[in-house]
Amino acid sequence: MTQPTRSKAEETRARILEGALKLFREKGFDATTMRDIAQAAGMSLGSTYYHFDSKEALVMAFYQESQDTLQDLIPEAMTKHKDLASRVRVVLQLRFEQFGPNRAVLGALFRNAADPQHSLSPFSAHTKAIRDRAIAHFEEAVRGGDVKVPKDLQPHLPRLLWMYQMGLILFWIYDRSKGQARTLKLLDKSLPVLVSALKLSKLPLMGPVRAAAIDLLSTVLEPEPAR
Amino acid sequence: MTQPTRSKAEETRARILEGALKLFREKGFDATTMRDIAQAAGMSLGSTYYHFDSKEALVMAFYQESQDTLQDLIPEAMTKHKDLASRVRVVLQLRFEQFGPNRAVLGALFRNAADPQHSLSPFSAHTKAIRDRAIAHFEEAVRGGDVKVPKDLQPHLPRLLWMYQMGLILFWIYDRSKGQARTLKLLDKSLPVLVSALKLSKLPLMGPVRAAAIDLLSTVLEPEPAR
DNA sequence: GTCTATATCGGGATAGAC
DNA sequence: GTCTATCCCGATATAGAC
Repeated sequence: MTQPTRSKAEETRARILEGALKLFREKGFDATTMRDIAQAAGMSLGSTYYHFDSKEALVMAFYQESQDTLQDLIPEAMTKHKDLASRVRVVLQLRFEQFGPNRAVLGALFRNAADPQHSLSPFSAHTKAIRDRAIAHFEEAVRGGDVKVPKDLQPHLPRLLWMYQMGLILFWIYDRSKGQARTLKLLDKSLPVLVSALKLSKLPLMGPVRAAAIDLLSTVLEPEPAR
Repeated sequence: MTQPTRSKAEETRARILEGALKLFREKGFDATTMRDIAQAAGMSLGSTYYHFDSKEALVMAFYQESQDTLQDLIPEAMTKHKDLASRVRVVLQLRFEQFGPNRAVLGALFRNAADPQHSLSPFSAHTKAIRDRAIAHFEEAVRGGDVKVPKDLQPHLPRLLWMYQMGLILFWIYDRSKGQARTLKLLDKSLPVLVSALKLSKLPLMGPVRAAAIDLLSTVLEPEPAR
């Protein structure tokens, strides 16, 4: 609307991405070739590469777009929930609804999770912007929640919840049960435990235990050295 | 020695694998081509593929071989340790010593961890035999240890420890700190916590907590449906 | 700036002759 | 078991139409 010159390209870009995701869902990530994608979008291979530098750039675009959509949905959803467990649950639920039909695509994203060099890794420097926004959702969930978080734990909690989400997503990608029912079960059982532990951690006697837990956490969450 | 006919092929196989691992260590997994590997082994590309169906089959062979070696080392190491923490630590330590120089190779193994279709995943049906033997090490560590494990927890504990090991390995693959010092730190901090929790779980009041934990565990460890 | 057509290359994998 | 030749595909590059 604002910039018709850009709009044209963005439309093409969207058409390619849409078709590519459809193919990924139908045939899987590996089995879908860039030539397939070009054909589905009704254009040449070269043009496709003009819009997306690589096959993986398509996955990145999906990841990006997902984050944008979620960004818009979260604030309203948050107004409807007060208690911490529900708030965290909403974030997770929206995420899973969105990723739902695209398990194969997510598989491609996580395929490189173990390789921090790889730009497509959800932990890489390249995906940092997206990751930070995702972590921010949990920050908001905690901030507006009804559970008072101990000061020493506060700075770590959003990242911890994000890691928890990543663990669930990994489990979900694996989960071959019908409709990924096991993941739902895991969520239902683990989230209350997490929140309970959080509430218990405030008890006066829990100081040393919490210190040990935080010590462990900060080893795990310690920022990586700059690349 | 025993079967000269088999020995010849196995020798070639070993030569290819050895050269490949050397190249992986030097150049990384992705940067090493099958043509490089063939050349290093002094043979044609096609012949190399006769011995290894794919590049990833080389990783699988390494994984297999590693497990074989460990199998031989564990029993003796176990005789030297009584307390549970030490016994588990020894298993982990031997594993890391073995994987040590081959971080890049292990990265390739875990790269497909998220894809359950993929035979190379350490969780796949294809790697089950190896996985089961690895789990058995922890079973032995627990059995001969000085901590009495509650009956309801007993069947789950070896798998839990194996998962713990997998988590550590994943962390280690990522770990860019010098000499992977952070992983060592994480091991030092998390293992005592794990063992303490185990000891505490026996206290009479801990019944319900333990039940919840086991409920959660069995969701995670539940065997996948047959493929 | 957007797109097509086409050539080329590197690398994983396979076929078939020997 | 080994080789040569070949295929497929991701990726790059380029020349040119509009």
